[in-house]
Amino acid sequence: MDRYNQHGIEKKWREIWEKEKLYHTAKDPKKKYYCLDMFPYPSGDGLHVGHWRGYVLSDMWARYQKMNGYDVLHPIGFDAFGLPAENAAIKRKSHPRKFTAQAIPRMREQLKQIGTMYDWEREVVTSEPSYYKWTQKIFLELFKQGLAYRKNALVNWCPTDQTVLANEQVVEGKCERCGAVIEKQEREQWFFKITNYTEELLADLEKLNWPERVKTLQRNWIGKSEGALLSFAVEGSSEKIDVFTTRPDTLFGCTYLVLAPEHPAAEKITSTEHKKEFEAYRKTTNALSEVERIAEKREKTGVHTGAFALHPATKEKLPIFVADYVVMGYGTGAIMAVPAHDQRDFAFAKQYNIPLKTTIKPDDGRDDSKIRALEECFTGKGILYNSGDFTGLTSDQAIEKIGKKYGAPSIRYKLRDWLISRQRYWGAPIPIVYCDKCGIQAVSEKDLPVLLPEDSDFKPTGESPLARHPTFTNTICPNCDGSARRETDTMDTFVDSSWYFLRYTDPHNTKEAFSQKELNKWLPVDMYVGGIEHAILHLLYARFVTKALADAKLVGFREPFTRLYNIGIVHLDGAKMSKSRGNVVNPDELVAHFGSDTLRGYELFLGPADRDVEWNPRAVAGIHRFLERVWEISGNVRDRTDSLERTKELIFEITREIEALRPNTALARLMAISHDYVQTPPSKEEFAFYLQLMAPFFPHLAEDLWHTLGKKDSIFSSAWPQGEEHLGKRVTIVVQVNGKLRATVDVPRDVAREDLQQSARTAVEHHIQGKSLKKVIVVDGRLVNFVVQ
RNA sequence: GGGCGAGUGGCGGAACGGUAGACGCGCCGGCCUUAGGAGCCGGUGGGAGAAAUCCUGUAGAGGUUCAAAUCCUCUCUCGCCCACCA
Repeated sequence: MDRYNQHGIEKKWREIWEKEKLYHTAKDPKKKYYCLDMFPYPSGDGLHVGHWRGYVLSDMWARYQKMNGYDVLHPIGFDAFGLPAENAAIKRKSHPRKFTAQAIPRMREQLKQIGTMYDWEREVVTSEPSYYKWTQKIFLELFKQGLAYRKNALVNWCPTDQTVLANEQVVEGKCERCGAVIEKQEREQWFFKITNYTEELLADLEKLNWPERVKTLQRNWIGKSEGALLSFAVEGSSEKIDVFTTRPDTLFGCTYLVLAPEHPAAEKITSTEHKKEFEAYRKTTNALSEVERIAEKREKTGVHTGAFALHPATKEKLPIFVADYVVMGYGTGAIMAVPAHDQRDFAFAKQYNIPLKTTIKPDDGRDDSKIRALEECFTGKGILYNSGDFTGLTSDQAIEKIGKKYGAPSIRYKLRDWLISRQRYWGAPIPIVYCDKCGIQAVSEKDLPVLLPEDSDFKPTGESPLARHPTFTNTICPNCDGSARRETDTMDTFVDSSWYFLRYTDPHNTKEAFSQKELNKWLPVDMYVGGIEHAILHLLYARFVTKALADAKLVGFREPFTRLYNIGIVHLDGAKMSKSRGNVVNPDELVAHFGSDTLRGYELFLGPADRDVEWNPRAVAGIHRFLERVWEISGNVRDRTDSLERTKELIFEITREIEALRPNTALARLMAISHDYVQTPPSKEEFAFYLQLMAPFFPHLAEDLWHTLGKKDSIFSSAWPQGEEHLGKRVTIVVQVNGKLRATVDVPRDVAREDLQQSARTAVEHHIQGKSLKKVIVVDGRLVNFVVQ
């Protein structure tokens, strides 16, 4: 037999599969399965072995589902708009479209190299007018529903990328992408009203088969807190100050109030003699970057406004301060400060010598004298004292009662509306026209797409590049036919990716974004595979858009992704593999050396698929040796079948491991039995089963050997075999004495208990001798444990 | 400060509460080869022993159980996420 010529085999089968349209998606699925990958953005550097991991896992899964009789939709596309392409184009003095047109074919080849069963006829590219026409349509749909709106807002400005960013794209006050310190700017921007769906986005997480970790991240991001809104009158003023608190039980410990510097009431209540100081403080705060403002261990600063609030219960005069440790973006931008029971307030009070008042005792008997001694504060719940009518209540009782008596129950969320305007070129133009007479007007659907001009200067300057393009900007009002200006911002690329999975069902539709008919055949997505980095942004936005489209009666479901799987990150030298770090391993070279099947196998063998792993360049050879061995075995198969026992058991185990998404252990079993096959060559029948088990992992090799067995159809058209557990007629029983392993005995599986106990006892007699037998534990098919004294 | 994970050989990692270390890498020994290797065979947690076998071992300390890497309590270490969020 010839040597294993993996390259020849792989090339041959890819051509045949393509020619015979093996992966062509069924027109009318009887049993549908939608297996989705998070689509990549076209990159000049192509894929590295870290990218491979997710694609290989989903492909293994898709092939397994296909063999289980499902009609599988397994599509791919490119998230082609956005900063990566634009920045790459600037760097190469090219144009984003040109850059994209070069990068996509190369990545397509790389993806094909993996040997995936994608249906390439359904490929979508978000930067194509035939795609973004519908992104614009979806924008208009949200606009029609009042879910897209324009407002003047303090926004996150990235000075390097020269664009506004969504809150979600700002990490520790820095740009998620380039790391530049974010500035706050006041700008008129487009937002999507994701906050209309806050409660539903939170509640529906319960229904999803997603990793708990991702659900928790989304819950935290939505950030629901329940508390009370308490109102404080300002002495000698008609102003009222509302504060939000989750701990109304500490109301009687409140000794001052704090407003955020940007709070609208701050200016009004500040007394004349404090005006100067206040203005100066506000100016300094404004000048601080977000990073500086939230820097750890920064001393608390603030100024007195000269005004006083009245305690709603005791009518005590409480000084009102302005301090930047209170932020305008959360709650009401004002707090009741309780220095005895809140760390931040405590730090501030210490700094400015404000007295504290303890009102809660820990109910665990701890001494709270320290609190009084100004050494620390008590932030837990306990028993109230010094709290008027509420003295003696527990915190939990008081939270409800005080909240009701002096205010109203209130729920606050951290989730903000989604800012979608970008002052960049490479994105879908926002289909809006401004008319002096008619105001904000939606572009008529017949005029979609609003084409992105190809000849625009796209260098970022802070203003939208499209604003410098007169033939784009000047247009006609769809309402009055008078002259008007186009919106010149483009949409955040997360808008493109918030609906792409719908387009795959009907990618060539020129009449609609997707037809209900095609959509209903496939959605929702049964399995979505991708990295944890999209746990918040992409997944939350896609869920929101789905819900908005459901309310527009355009889709018939409210959650897009029934099941989510997070592929672990591949590290090299302890750090996440990335081109910018320079620690990438190029799959092309490995494929050239070992073939795709070897690399596929190794990607899945690295470790548990959902855990981060360190790439070990040398270990790839182990998989290659294994495939060589399987090739050798195929030359030695016997005609006669003695018994299918070991094979049936193997089928059972591999099926179980695949179902549990444990490809690493499935592969370990496949390898282990290959050693048996070297000793005892398998029969044709056995080996055919074995190849079916190999097929989801090693499609090329499995298909090739399948045909050398004389099979006519593709192995992927064959039905996944049925396994059985516990077929072996003999079984190894563990014999313990006092829980310690002392021997093993080999007995028939259906051995009588007395006989088993007898042979077990014989095996460990010398450990029992001279001791009294207290008890015998027998676990069928597993062990016998003699308890002696 | 809060939340969520995770600690098992030289390394990646296996183990429905029931033979700890499957499988792979590496290493050691041998084989094939003119030679080389990313080829083949065997061995490989630590300790004692010629061997049978015994002792010991899953971050640490307790506990539950006939039996604990696995369940419970505390401690330590590492990782990730969130965070002046009231």
